[in-house]
Amino acid sequence: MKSLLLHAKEFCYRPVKPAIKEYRDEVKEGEEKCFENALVVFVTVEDQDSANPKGVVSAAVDDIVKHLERVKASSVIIYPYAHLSPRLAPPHVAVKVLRLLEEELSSACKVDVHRAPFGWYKEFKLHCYGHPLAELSRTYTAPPERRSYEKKYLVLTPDGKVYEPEEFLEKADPELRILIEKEALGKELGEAENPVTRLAGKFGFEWEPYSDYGHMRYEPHAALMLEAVARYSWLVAQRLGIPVLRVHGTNMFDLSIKAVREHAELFSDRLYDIWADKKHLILRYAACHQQFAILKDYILSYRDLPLGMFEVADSYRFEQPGELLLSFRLRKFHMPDLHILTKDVDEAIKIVREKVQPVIHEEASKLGRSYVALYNVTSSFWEERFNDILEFVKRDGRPALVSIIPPLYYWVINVEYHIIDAAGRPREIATFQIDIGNAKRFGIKYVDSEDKERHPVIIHTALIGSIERYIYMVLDTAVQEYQKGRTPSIPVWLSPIQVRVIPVKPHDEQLAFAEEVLNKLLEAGVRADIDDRDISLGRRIRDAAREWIPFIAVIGSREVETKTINLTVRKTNDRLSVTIDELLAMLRKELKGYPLVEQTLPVRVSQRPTLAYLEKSVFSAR
RNA sequence: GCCGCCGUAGCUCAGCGGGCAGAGCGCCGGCCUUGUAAGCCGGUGGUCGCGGGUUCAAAUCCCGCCGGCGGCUCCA
Repeated sequence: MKSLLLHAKEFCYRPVKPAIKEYRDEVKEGEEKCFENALVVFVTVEDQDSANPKGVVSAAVDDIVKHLERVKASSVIIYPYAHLSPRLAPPHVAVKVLRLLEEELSSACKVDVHRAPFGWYKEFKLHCYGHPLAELSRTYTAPPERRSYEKKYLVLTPDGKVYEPEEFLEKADPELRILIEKEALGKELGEAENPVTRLAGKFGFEWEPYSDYGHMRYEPHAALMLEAVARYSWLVAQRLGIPVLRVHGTNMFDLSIKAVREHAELFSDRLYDIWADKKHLILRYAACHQQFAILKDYILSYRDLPLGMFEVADSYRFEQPGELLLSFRLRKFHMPDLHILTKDVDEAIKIVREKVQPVIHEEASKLGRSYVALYNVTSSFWEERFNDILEFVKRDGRPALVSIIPPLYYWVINVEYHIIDAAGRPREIATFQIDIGNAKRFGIKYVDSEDKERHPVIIHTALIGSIERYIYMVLDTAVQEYQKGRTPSIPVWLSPIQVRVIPVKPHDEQLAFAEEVLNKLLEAGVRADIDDRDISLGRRIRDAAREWIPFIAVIGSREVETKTINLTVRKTNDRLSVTIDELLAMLRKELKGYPLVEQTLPVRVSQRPTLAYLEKSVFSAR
């Protein structure tokens, strides 16, 4: 809120004609009002004030009252004045704030408080005193309002028993114990290095220092992984066995749209917003806005449900700088967001149980991981749907932590699936929610079998988590392999380079055969490259190993002779002699069900510059 | 955002009870012509995060800022 405080010997104004239709104060047109020895407060309500109107008004009242005592004016005039800021609050907020200011100021000071009407063109006459305090300008701000509410934690076991968290602690498996201690008991976890972000750096996941906090850049190895996971997330969505439409949206939405604004208010201070052309735009925090905006235009029958909509959405959340974590908590990230429209809560529960939950768990187990669940449920859902919640927990196959909260948001249940990472921290990866509010808010409808219009219940889910978090889980898995004394690796389908071909002598006939092998791999869609640099074999082997390449194919005179490949397999540390067809068969087996993604680097290693990120040592302290 | 720790070459780091800015890797040049985790020799490379202060003299001590890491708050 911006204001100009003028101490006037005399002040008169007259409403000339209406300026806006809505939210206008009712006054008699042309009626002049005059005041003597008045403090005239010109006020501009700014957009940011809507986050905490009470706080801003209270700051303003405190200051105005103090100032009144000093200048000893006999009345105060609150005068709406839209010209002190380029970032105006929308009229409905401005009116609300101005009225609140009038009300609070009246009860806080002894003199008369008058408010000039909002929404009118007015003329005014002002005779300002010349003393030092007669003219002041002020900016009033307040931090956004925090919603605080009581959370009640419980543990629910698959056999239907309910425990207090403390009570269950001894019975809990180590992973659940960590989740309970952190989430429910607020235990501090102490200092721990995070080896995962270090490993991420080695693959070219880095902060971009030329951008805002929490924005990453993805160098060639990382860019490949990001793309591969994005493509994979779509394959996973299609595996649900229900119809899913894939869309591509925009990342900015106009806050003056009511549905957008209402949805945004739930998100409060984590909104990432920008101003352009006098429009206040928010950056989407998931694909919700876009998909709902599309779905509201669809004509849907109950026969069309369940229906999914999917996008890998660039998403933005204004996280506090101190809580950012590379490839995990970001201001910009990529969300493979799936929304499933269902007829009602019963159908939503059925779909989650039969389709969503199995896929979420299956995807974690493909990486050798398992989730420990945190169920956030509203109190009424807990009471009315206990058996359905229990059925979910049964399907998770292990006890879950449950948090019961008031119905503040659009969902009735919001399940977070956490891994426990190498540093012993719970990290949310996958999630699903059942949403009963947004269909109505965005005007999404379907016609039921009795020809009645109804709002669908929407399942929100990130089956594999955000792209970056899925990668975090992959890298964390590698770190944990290393901690167990095994050779750390990442899945072949996700390896930026899958096969490195190394001719012992990178000239003569070895190179020709090596290139033949390379081309056969490339034709099969394998990401293969060739280290044709004129340096020692040992050095090239070392470089390939340092890049964590799963298959290293050495080709020397012996191999040229026998038409074979001398293959080193990272994961098992095996050295094998195989034919090209045998190698292709091995790769086909590994890559089945995963996307083939084109490589992000030149095929010849000699044509690549030195990539500094590859030089990073990962497990230095051991 | 709050508290604590840390910012030295492209990377990993040493130097920091003040006195000419260092090593290894990388990179460049030359030699070697290669069989499974660094072939040999030489060279190159710095606004010691930024700004201010103390001092004859600051990478080193002090203050402020910026950035990173860890913890906390937060996580619809």
